[in-house]
Amino acid sequence: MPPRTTAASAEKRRAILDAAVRVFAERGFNHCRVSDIADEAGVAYGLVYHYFKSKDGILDEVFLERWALMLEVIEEAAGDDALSVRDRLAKVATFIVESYGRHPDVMQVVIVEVTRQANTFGRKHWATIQDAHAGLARIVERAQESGELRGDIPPSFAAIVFYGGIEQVLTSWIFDTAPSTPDDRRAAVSNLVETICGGLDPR
Amino acid sequence: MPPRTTAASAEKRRAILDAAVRVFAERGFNHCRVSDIADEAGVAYGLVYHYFKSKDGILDEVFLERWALMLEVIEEAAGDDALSVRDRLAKVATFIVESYGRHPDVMQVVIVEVTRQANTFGRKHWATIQDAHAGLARIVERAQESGELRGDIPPSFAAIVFYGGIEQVLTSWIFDTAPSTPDDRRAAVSNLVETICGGLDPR
DNA sequence: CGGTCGGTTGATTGACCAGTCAATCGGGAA
DNA sequence: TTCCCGATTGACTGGTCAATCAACCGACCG
Repeated sequence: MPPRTTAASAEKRRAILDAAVRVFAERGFNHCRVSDIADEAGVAYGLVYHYFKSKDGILDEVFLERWALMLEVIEEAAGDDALSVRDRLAKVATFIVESYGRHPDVMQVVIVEVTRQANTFGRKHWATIQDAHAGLARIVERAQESGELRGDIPPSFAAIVFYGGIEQVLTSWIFDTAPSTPDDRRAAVSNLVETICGGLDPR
Repeated sequence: MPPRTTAASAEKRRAILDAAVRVFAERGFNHCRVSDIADEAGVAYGLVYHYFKSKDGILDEVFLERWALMLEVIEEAAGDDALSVRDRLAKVATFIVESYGRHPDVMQVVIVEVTRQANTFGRKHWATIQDAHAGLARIVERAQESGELRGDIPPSFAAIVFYGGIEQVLTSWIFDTAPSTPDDRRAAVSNLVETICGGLDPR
């Protein structure tokens, strides 16, 4: 939430935010200096603090900005009555996986530095993270009510497994330096949905 | 790897290691001081460095000790010819989940401070972490070969989703302060195996 | 042309902490 | 009893960095 600003200063703010994402992705939040961000953005050290409250605040903003988009997609998938459960889940998975394809640095930062940081940022944003689980759980629950899915697995459990599955897949892409290809990403979505819905038992 | 020691000194070493687990679990690896560990163990600061190379080294040892047990269980589950896939997967899941039941601090540290720390310890131990994925993948692969599971989902993918699912369940137990009950744990195992093998589609 | 006020600069401050080290202790061997 | 050596102590060093702040710049207004 910048104070009222000119277009030029808004751009500079954005430049710092983008630079921060690159630096966080490359060095990790804990192992980079604020001066690295300033250097990467090509501005003076102090300017970072003109636009942001603190180093933590920058990461918070990166996370919240991205996570809000995902929550929107989940709501959208849950609300669209024309979709099957598989389509709904595929829509969410596709958004996450394609976010990684288009903005690997942002997604790496969101997952590695926030979502998986149980003691620091993960705890701070736990309620927000849970909003996503809750949204997924609602998708499952409704499908159970309509008979589209079996009713004997708790929806919140299914949601956690589904989300945990995606996160682990992204994590493995992030760790192994080879980037995912578009085909990898499409395959991951359909395999995930097929595993969770269809199960691994023989057809 | 302590140098040759008397029984008494081995005990003291153990006491420091146990104290470290408690401190890491409570404050987080990055937000505790080595002096916290020394205080918790009731020994002088310097003694920690008599028994361990560094603060990092302590965490490494906590992780490796526990992870080795898990790898053993995975090997055991993979090797026991009398077991069905579901039993094999349940055996692994039960071990993990019951480890949490018996040693919540240790498991919290292993997961929160190592396994999920993609930029620091997670990367350092990535190969070891992958050993677990590989073991699970082998279980799936063999079951596919015997026709016990469908063959069109890559085993390594299934393994990652399975492991990611457990980890996310444990994470949610860790974040929400309410401890898991024995019933929660049993239910988690059977729900996980049932979700992954049977799928969420109606029976 | 003087004044104002964001925007911009980077040196400095203050706090934090891992790891070192020289000194001391104490139990068993000679 | 003396000596030796591992065990034990905790003060201290060196380095790191987030955040502050006082000063400077320059565009626009009156």
